[in-house]
Amino acid sequence: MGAAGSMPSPELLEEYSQFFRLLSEPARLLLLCHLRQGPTDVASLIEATGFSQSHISRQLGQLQRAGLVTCERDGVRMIYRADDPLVADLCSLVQTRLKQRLEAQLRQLQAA
Amino acid sequence: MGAAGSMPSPELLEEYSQFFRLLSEPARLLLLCHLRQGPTDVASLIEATGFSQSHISRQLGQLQRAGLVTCERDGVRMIYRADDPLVADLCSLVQTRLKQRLEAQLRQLQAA
DNA sequence: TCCGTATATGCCTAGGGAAGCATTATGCAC
DNA sequence: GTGCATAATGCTTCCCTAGGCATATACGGA
Repeated sequence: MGAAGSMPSPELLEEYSQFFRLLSEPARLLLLCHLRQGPTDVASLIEATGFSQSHISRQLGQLQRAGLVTCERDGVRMIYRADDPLVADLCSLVQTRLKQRLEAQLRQLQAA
Repeated sequence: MGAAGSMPSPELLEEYSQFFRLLSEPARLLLLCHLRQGPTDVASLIEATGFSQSHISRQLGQLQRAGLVTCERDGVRMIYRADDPLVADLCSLVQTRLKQRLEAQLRQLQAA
C-alpha cells in the first residue's frame, strides 16, 4: 500500500485480509479487550463474556495461531495473554476515524 | 481498547469489527490499492482487476458508505478516489507485524 | 489407577456475504 | 424523444464461518 507505484502482491493482500478478518468478529475483539486487562484463564473469560466454552476456546485458538495471544499451562488451567499493543493501536486509529466521521455528519446536520 | 480498566462498549466493538470486516476482503483491498494510485473510473478498475462490473460496483459501494472512498460524476462515468491514508497506515502496522512474525519463525528454524 | 475438572476438537446447523447474471437507472449524443 | 454508453441494483447460488452440543484430551488429586 505504498503511496504510489508499488502494488502489493496478491499473497500480501491475502495476508492483510486474513489478519483483518480476525478482527472483524466482535467476540474476538472482546476477548482481546479482556486479555489486555491481564492474564486470564478460560473459565474467567466464559464468566466475563457469557460465551460458551467451545466458542471461546476456538476464538482463542485463532488468535493464538495469528500470534495475537499466547498461553501457558497453570496446572489444569490455561492462562492466556495478549501482550501485543498492535490491536489496540489499530483500534485507536480506527476510533479516531470514526470520530471524525461522526463530527462531519454532525456539522452537516447543523448546517442544514 | 485502553491499556487498563476501560472496556469498550458492545456498540463500539461492533463498529470496530464492521470496519475491519471491510478490510478482510482481498478484492476490496485491491481496489483501494488501485485507487491510491489516483482517481479512477469503474471501467479502468474492471480492466485492472478482472472482476465483474457488478462485483466492483458493490465493493465500491461498501467502501463509499464507510467513507474510505469518494466518487464524483464525470459525464457518464463515475470517478472514484481513495484519499484517506488510514488504510495504508493500518496495513503498514500489520506489515511490520507480519515481518516480525516471519523473522521470529526463521530464527526458530535456524536455532534448530 | 480412577475420578473430577478444565480445555480442545468433531460434528452439525444456520446465517451472512461474495460473486455472477440479468435488469434497471442515469447521463450523453443524435 | 431514441439509442448508446456506463454504473448501480434484484435475484440467485455457493461457500465460509460463527456458534452450540457432544466428545475427546490433558492434568491434578485421592
